[in-house]
Amino acid sequence: MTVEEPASLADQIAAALRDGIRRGQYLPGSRLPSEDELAEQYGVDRRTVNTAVRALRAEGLARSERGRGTFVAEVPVITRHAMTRYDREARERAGSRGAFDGEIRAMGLEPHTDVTVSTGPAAEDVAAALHMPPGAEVIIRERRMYASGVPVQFATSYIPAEIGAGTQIAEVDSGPGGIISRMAELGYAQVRITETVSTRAPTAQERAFLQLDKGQAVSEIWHIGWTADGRPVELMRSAVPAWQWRFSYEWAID
Amino acid sequence: MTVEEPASLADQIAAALRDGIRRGQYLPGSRLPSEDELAEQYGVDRRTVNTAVRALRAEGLARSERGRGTFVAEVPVITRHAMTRYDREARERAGSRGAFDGEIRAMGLEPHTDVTVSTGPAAEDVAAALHMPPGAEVIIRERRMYASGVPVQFATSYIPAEIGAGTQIAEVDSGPGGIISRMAELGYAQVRITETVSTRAPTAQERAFLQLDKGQAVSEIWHIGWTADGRPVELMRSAVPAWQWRFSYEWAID
DNA sequence: TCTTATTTGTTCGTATGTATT
DNA sequence: GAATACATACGAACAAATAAG
Repeated sequence: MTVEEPASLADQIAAALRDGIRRGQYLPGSRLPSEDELAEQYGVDRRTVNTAVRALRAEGLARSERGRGTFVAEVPVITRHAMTRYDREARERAGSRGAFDGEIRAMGLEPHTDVTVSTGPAAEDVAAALHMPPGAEVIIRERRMYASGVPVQFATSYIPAEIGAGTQIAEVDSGPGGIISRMAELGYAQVRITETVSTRAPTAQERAFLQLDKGQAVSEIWHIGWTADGRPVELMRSAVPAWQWRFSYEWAID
Repeated sequence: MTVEEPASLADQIAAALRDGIRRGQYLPGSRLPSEDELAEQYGVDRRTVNTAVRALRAEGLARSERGRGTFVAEVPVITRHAMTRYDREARERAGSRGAFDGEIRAMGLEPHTDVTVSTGPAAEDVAAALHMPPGAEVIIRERRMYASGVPVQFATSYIPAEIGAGTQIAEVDSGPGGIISRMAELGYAQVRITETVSTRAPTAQERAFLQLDKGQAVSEIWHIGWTADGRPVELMRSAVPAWQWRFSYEWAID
């Protein structure tokens, strides 16, 4: 006995557009009819159509460009396999520069990563995660990742400077196996990983890089690597468009 | 040299309100000034304030009730520890009816769960996840979970009827340790878990139960339990308000 | 119970700005 | 420069839910 919700006009139009996308009437990458056209087609004000389109954008189904039109989203959902990322085998596999590259290539897309490295004092939350005093020096590795030119992930890693300073960890190319292998060579082998996934509104920086529409959320991963003696030696904080990613975990019980 | 983004009026007001909430000017559970009052205070149209408030709601920071006003959100972020949920010890711990209860109580809130059990044919995606033919009979356990009266999770578990029919698995009270323990007793011990976390727009049913505002996203968990011989014997599909939950994982490497 | 005031939800008409073609 | 197309804002109005008398 569900009460038939009298959906607003904007909601009805949003549902119709969603349906058109799902049914293939509007193909990925193609342009939707202009808001004026849709307004006339449905017999409503253009503002009402604009509200409907905004809902689609917040869901990651479409993106709008001023002066050009509104387009059906193209980039498919990316699955991140948390556990297999940290096999040494996967990390060092020839031809793949890391787990991200492999995952993107498996989808038939072309991965690309820009890396910048700097050193600076740790913010409060970063210092706390690394069991360091606030303001302690850390190496900061920022990675901007793309799939076939589309920005899909913004990740920042923090490593205590006392561990990585002067090593390849502080260079843009961290070598085969990445910083995890370098840290292991330095006597800071990671044996345990903790990750938390949460969803929030993006920062201005994230919105700009990920080209997020107003109302689109990001998923944030806090990834911490621990040594055998229980010391956190690496924090990776990553933000991705929430609608675009799926996080996969796997483990044994009992 | 970031260009100073000329934020819209609605964005500026949203930012001011966010700041007021963060700074404690507007306390959790308290009412914000009415849209008319805010409109006058900021010298804008009420529709502009309405747009700003809508953004806060989509972020889970506030909720509005027609005729009453807009209130600052109260329920804090709930952390779900995936691995510890499936220790036998945690499952059977006295006084706690399951991992959810423990997590909610740890936050000083009162957990409550409504369970309904039925049997029916498996939908296509459910059947595929359980390696069954579409339409095969499954036991369907729906759980509606609350924290101090607030709905926070909607979970549906599917178990092949050939495994659970006629056992405590098909009853509302599945006994100590829950259905995982019952399945183990029946020779279907789960030894491996896979989970995926994704974010999407809620279904109408989820929106109604979780009291989600328009624009609010849900996080969806697909949880599958596997036996030693590689058979998927349980699918749990769960939806939660995306802003309200944090998912925690932990594992060893190398 | 009925009425009235309050408060949010939605829409239209109108207008202006900005980016693209 | 003109046409197209999306972004935002104000004014006005009515609907719907709530609260107070």
